Amino acid sequence: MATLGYSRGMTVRSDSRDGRYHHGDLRRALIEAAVETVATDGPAAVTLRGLAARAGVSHAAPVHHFGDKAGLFAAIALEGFDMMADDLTAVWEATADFGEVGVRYVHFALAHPGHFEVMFRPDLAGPPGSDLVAAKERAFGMLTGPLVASGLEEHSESLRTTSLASWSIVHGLATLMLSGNVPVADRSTGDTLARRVLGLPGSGCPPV
Amino acid sequence: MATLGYSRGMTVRSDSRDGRYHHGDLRRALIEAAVETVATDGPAAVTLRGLAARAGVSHAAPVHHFGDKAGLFAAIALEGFDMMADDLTAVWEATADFGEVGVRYVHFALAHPGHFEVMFRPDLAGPPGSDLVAAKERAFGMLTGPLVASGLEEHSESLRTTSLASWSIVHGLATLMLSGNVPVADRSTGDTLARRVLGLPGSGCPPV
DNA sequence: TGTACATCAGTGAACGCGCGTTCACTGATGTAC
DNA sequence: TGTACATCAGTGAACGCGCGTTCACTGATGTAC
Repeated sequence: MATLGYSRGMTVRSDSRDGRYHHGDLRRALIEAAVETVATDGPAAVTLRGLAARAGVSHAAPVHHFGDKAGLFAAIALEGFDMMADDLTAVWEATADFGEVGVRYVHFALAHPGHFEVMFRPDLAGPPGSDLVAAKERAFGMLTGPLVASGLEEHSESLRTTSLASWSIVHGLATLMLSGNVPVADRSTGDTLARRVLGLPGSGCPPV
Repeated sequence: MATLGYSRGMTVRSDSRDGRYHHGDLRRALIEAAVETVATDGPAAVTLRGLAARAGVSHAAPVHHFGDKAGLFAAIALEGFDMMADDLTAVWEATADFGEVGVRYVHFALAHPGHFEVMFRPDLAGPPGSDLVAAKERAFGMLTGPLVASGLEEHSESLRTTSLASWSIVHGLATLMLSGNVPVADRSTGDTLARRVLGLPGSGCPPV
């Protein structure tokens, strides 16, 4: 369901605009600049003027694409949840292993730190639109659906609890890594650590 | 070890200054205003001028106590880690139950959301001082020490993994609650949910 | 194939605002004698 | 008990800065005929 076409390869040309009046894909360039800024310096460091400068465009140009700053963050959150939903779904369909879905959750956070931060800072964007709500449900559904498939009764207390526990542990681990509280050298280190923390494979206890 | 005397009751007088030249306890008033602002509107909403106005004091006064904005956040982080260390230690000493330490971690986050956010946003304060490092170690030690006491070998791989898993699940749960992604009506609801998620009492699996 | 025109994307000057920080200052407090 | 003086806490005016947003505009693109 990659209807958004958010892949990075989509950017048509480089940052240098060669004096051309039209940018080519300014919207994409602005989102990517914003996501990088969030990842390195946090959301507070994002300014429309700064992004415009990075894209080599006048400082009023971003308004044309996002209306305002909140609109930009809303676009990033939507893109992020869509990417995450795609990722988790693909892993589940390929492995049918709930633990691997958790590992991918952590992996996604490390691979897309800018998106991840914006996704879980609803204060940055305005009130969520129906498309964002749908993308969120699709992503979070991957933290419940597999548990139902593995035998937990739908709408049951134990399903809610198990699902929340799973979400907590992967979200907590991702957050602690991203905030620098748990050092992680590279992404494969992150995967390994996640696998270990989730008890994969074969610890005394089933994966969460 | 309440050497800091951070309890709220310490504030000497109300916010109204009655035209007096000296505030009485401006430092405390500023920290409390900041912590409340972080809790309701996030750290980006904290301005020295705003805090000064809330304390009924000229806008240049805060500089006198904290040097700059980063100094204010550093003070809040230190106070937060000290409070948390005290809390977790007290629970462990009273119950000798590691699960209860986890429940208290979540409880602390909900009870002191402003402190909690600043504590885990090292970018807000400057480079950490030795006092902050010590307070952090004291707090995080409570997520490891009890595991050693319960038989896990010190410096072992399984201690590291178990400790990180415990930290992840409570930190993740706290974060999801604070960000509004997991709704929690009041604090006792939070405690109950934490207890359930941690498998207390008696689930099939031991508390993480 | 050419022309007219509507639409779209980006420009650049201007605005008002709130911010952190500085500075010389003054009022209040406490201590030494 | 009183006086001199050092220290501390807060003042208020001023600064320069970067920000989001607005506005009338212009260049580029694409479509209808």
